[in-house]
Amino acid sequence: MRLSTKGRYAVTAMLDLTLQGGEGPVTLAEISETQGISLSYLEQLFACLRGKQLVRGVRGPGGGYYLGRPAEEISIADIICAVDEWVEFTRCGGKRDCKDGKRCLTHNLWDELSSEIFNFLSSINLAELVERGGLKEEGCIREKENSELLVSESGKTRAA
Amino acid sequence: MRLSTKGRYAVTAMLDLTLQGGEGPVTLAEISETQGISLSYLEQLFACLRGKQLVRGVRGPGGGYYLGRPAEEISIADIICAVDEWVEFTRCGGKRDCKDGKRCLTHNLWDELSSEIFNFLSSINLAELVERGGLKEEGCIREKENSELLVSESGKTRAA
DNA sequence: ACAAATACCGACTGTAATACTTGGTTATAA
DNA sequence: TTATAACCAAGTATTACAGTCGGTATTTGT
Repeated sequence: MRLSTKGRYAVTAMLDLTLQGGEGPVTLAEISETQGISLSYLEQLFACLRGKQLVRGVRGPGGGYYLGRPAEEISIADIICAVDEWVEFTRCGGKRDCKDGKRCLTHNLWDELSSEIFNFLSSINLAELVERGGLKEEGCIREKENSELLVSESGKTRAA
Repeated sequence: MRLSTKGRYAVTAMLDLTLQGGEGPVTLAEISETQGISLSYLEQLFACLRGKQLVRGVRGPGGGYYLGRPAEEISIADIICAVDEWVEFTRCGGKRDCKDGKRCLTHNLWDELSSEIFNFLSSINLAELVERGGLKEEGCIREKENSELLVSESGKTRAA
């Protein structure tokens, strides 16, 4: 198991997607701006997430991303595993019969701990996490800007 | 919270120390050999652990390391925090009153998750982990080589 | 007094991952 | 047919990881 800032970025982005979702797709540009994560980096992360069916992309204007399945069915472990690939680090190859019993001992212990962490993260899903925050109805959800493509004066895109 | 191979090394080493401890100090050279971690790297990790009072070093021949306090009082979180320093990554500085309510939302959610992971790891101590492995009495504990300094033919040190 | 063992310490290094950039190509809605 | 957005591949700067090297400080046994 591995839990780095990369996984954190992914979880944060998925959390944002969960909050903003429901009324049409969410663009990476929005997430990028809100969460302060570079757009291209988000694209890379979402390529991983899409590979694991955790998100579904819609191309073209008005496009963006949806969650790949209901928020209740996406665990934190799912997200982290998708981007922060699992590092199997035992030197004895994970098999029980390595000569040196002492070496395997701590390996087994670590593996047990690792499993516990994994199970824990598997037990938390996006919906729960959002629910627990209890901030869903306080205007924290971004206003959908009028989806008409007349964002000529918003300044975020090149002048049209 | 961060959970990388560095933290894993530290936990593994502390686990080893817990198992071998009780009858005198354990040298880093032993841990290095048993766990396959470079000696100098262990020294760096133990410098961190010592700074947080998790271990106590004894110099000179026959020296080594003891746990800084009973194994029951050392949690996995203690160990990981000592070596894998806590990355505070919120862009709003952790304060609740940042202008943009939306940004803080996911940050708070993440912080909550982070706290949960921390609490979880805090709830597991070294003694429990060793107990759970159930391997304490299976010859997994290293034999203490005769502490006499006559290791002339062991070949591990430069010929004396 | 001396030599060896061990912790302790700081600086350096190769490798890999992270986080980001650049410059595209598709697909789709207006 | 044009702008929007996902999609894609390659490159880059920074950092963390893991380890090396060469030393100093203490303590023990002879």
